[in-house]
Amino acid sequence: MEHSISEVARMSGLTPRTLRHYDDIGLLRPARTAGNGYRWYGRRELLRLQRILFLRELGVPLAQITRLLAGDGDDVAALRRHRDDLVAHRERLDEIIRTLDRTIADLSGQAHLSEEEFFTGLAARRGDLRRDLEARYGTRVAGHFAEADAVTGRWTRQEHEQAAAHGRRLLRRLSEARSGGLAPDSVAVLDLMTEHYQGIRLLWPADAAAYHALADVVTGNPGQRAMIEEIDPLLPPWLASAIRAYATRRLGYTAS
Amino acid sequence: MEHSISEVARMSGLTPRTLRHYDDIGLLRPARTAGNGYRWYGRRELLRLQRILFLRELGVPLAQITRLLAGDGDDVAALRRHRDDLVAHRERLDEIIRTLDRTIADLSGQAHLSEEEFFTGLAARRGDLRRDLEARYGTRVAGHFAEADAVTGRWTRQEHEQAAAHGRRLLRRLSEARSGGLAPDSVAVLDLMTEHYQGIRLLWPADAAAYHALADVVTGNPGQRAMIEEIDPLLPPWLASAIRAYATRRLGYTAS
DNA sequence: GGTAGAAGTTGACGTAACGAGAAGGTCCAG
DNA sequence: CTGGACCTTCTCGTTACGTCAACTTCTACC
Repeated sequence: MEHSISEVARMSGLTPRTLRHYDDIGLLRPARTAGNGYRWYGRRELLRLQRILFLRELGVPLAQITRLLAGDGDDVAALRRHRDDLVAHRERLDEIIRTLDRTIADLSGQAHLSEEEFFTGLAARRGDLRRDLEARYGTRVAGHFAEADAVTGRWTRQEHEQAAAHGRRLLRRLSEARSGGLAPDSVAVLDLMTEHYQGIRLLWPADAAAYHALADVVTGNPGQRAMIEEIDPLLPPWLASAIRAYATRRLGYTAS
Repeated sequence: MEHSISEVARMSGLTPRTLRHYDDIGLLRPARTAGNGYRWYGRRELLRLQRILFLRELGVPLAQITRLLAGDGDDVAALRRHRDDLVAHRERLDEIIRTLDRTIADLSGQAHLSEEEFFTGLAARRGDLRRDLEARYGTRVAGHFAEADAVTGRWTRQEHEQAAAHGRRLLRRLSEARSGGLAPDSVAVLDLMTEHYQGIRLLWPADAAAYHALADVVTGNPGQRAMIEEIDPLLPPWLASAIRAYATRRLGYTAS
């Protein structure tokens, strides 16, 4: 009752290559190896293979299966850890799928049309925003702005639009977090704010203080506020809190 | 406003190695490469990197990101396909997690205690089962049995117990499928029955006809029936249907 | 101008779990 | 004795980098 490698392959649905691999890594050794190198498997090996396949179906790594079948350590604890990993993975997947859904909806709607309006609106609001920032925080900010202008001035229209669309999508995700009841200083929101900060810094080399100051702009500057309210009327004050929380918690900002 | 590789790394949270990798595969080329080989990135590249990171977070493969950012083909359709893949993956994960939960519960309960009872019970029922099968299907089956005995007779007690536990877990999963309203000839159940058939064949080289015959044993043999009813009182007839469905649909059995 | 240290470069190998294919030995039937 | 089926052991490729190793370059300091 010995079986050749391809017999076992047919019975199990694996390929001979896979069985050789399992031999190589010590997961499933043949009952004996003949003088000509041929592998011969007995039923004991088939029984072991059955358990291997069961665990493999569950997504347990082969190395882990080797250990589990060797019977050392706490099987149940190992499976429980594996389960927890999978659950965490599943939750991440959920989050990703939600984000994808929003992104797809955003891209497939009339997004492309309104993109231009948004862009022109942004350009018009820009001078206004600059004067406001200078009045609030002095000319140090003006230098920042000049620097940012020097960069964005060389952007193509497409690059502008992409940046704008990216920003709007982020605001939508933040809006969803807000309406979902998340606090502006919760871990999930601060993680999202990382993207916000990175996005800002792309255009403007903001340090902790400058970013913190942006919170006032979001609620105080009419143009900015209107743009954000267009996405979510309740977002500006919540976003301001989130900006302050991020500056304090993640950038080490302290009021001076 | 040029940034060195490690500056970009710090700003983005990636490592220099990763950025070099992105250069290698053409995902993110530096704005220029100096005569000494140093990579220098401008803001245009940071903007691109931001979009890369967004898509990467969504689990989009790097090659796909390259294509998406190149703007060839239908972005939305690509993202939708990706989403569908993820949803399918999530469903598989759910299934796996459910199976893991059952397995863990099974292993961590008093499973180990009852294992022995089950084993001894199994051994006692074995002779009876054999006589029944011979009466029903003649001595061809007896040969099969002798062969199986020759194998299992050499098993260790531990191997017996493992096989028994494995079988019981499978019956539990089948029971859950049944109580969940799945039909014995549904695809999901037939997939589960693959495991059943493989398990049977491990002990007994059953062809399509022999496996089909097993359906009668499951309901007709008192010992077998009692064992299965212990797990789920309604399981025997449903299991018999599933066995017949599997023999017919997947093994090509035809009544002769 | 020499030197230490930080930061840059290009390989090369390792990861998980095999698939694909090359080059060659073995077995069995006609 | 020969063709075809089956077996073997390599080796490379896959994904997205981490981790050395060996070497060059830049920068600061004495």
